[in-house]
Amino acid sequence: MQTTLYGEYRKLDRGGEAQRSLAYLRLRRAIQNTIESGAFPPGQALPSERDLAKKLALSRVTVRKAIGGLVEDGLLTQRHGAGTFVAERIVKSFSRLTGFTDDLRARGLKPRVKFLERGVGEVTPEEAMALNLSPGADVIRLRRLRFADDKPLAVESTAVPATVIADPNAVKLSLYDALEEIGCRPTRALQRLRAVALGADEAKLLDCDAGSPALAIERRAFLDDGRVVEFTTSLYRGDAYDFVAELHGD
Amino acid sequence: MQTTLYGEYRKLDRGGEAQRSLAYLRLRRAIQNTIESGAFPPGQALPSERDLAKKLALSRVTVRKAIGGLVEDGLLTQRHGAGTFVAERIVKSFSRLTGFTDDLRARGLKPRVKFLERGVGEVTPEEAMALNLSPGADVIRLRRLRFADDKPLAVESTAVPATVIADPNAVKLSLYDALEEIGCRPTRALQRLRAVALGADEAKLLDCDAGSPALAIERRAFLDDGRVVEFTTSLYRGDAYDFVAELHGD
DNA sequence: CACAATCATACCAATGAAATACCACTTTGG
DNA sequence: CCAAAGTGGTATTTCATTGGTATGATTGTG
Repeated sequence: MQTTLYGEYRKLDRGGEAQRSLAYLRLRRAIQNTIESGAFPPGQALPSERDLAKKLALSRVTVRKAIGGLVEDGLLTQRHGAGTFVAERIVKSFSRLTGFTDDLRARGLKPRVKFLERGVGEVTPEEAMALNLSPGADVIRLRRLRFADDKPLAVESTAVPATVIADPNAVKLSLYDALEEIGCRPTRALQRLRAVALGADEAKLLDCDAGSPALAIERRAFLDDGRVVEFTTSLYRGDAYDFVAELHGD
Repeated sequence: MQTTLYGEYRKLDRGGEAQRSLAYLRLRRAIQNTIESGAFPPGQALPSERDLAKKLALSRVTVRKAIGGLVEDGLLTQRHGAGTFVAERIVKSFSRLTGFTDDLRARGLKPRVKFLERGVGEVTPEEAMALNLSPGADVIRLRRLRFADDKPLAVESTAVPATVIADPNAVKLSLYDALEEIGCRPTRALQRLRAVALGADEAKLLDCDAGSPALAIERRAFLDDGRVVEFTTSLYRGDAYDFVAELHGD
């Protein structure tokens, strides 16, 4: 038996004395239970606020209060004029080479970036190894916090050889746009992906708890001639991001 | 199982008020399902936008919106004046499709497996969706604990249609060996990766703490004709397994 | 009474979708 | 070779429905 939203609400409705609780909290739990039971798959549209209010004999304000909490929690997404939807995880192709910005734009999300650091410096030994540079060479460094629709999704630390891009301020939103402008869009990349626990600092940046799972990705991007143009390490919130990869045999 | 586009759309269509969803999203999903089922081979032309609109009683704008999304995702290609086509697989991925056993052997580690469960049962709704089976069909289920050099690395839950392998005991160590013996080695697979926190049970199996990060991987493996032969969900210890992929642009 | 939750209502802004028309390109057939 | 037919590309208008927001009345409770 599939759980229905209305049934779930009525279940929470009765039991008045022992478990008295505010209407919008009851409704909120009802919606959450229904989603978690799988009756509303991700991407599914909820009934409209007006419908819900009418069917449950509540005012629209109350319904909105219930929905609002779940939107805050990231369980629901609302689109003005369209409706309320069960949130979908963001899916990124692991085998196609796209920058973060292009990727989000393609999904109709609003990418935003906040620069935590932007400067020039000497390569660290690790960067020298990854970028194939001699010790002492210069790189530009970007440390960026990535948002989708104003929710933090990832922290990225990027190093680009100063011989490729000399001015760190040339990178506005998308590194790949900046690279394309100077004819250096990479055509190949190696990625390494693993699961890690977030440290306290990173957790704070990403607005979740320390220790929560995240995807750690290291990427080296190459030009046709084999030069490395980018070395990036990223941390993606585990609860918001999926990667898909298509594999081929033989 | 072959699916038709119109059938697929109507399947998503019914369910009326309980399962409301926007028309262009329904159509989009329908087209995607149809392509992934293998009914439309790469290079195949779709019906024209006007035909689709007429047959499905939608406006052409709506049809275009559905198609547009899939073109953005690279699943379809449109040629002005010619038509809409299922995209050829341009990207030759270097990611090789290998089972866990082959993978570890290649790394010079000693694979070992312990069966936690091995049996036959009816498909769950989730499996039915993933394997493209009808509800009520049988699958064989394997739940395996994977070791490398006697250290636990992953738990894997696998479902294979009983029409492909009827006897669960036919699988000794490697599922892919067993599939190869009967000439059903998959040639393509889709994987989904994300980071999750381990539950108490899984943590115990993998000999680490509850809540520690892990890679959750869902894999659907396909034959040439589009049939799904395997649906596996795995949990890899985050501190012990890396995933490496080579990406290609353009 | 004071206060907060809730209801009722009205209006605004954004989106989905339909209907329609016209353009530009490709394919096809005479 | 050329014209007709069919294809995607684009734009416009119209309408219903949806979420976004503000305001004031009503209810229940301490």
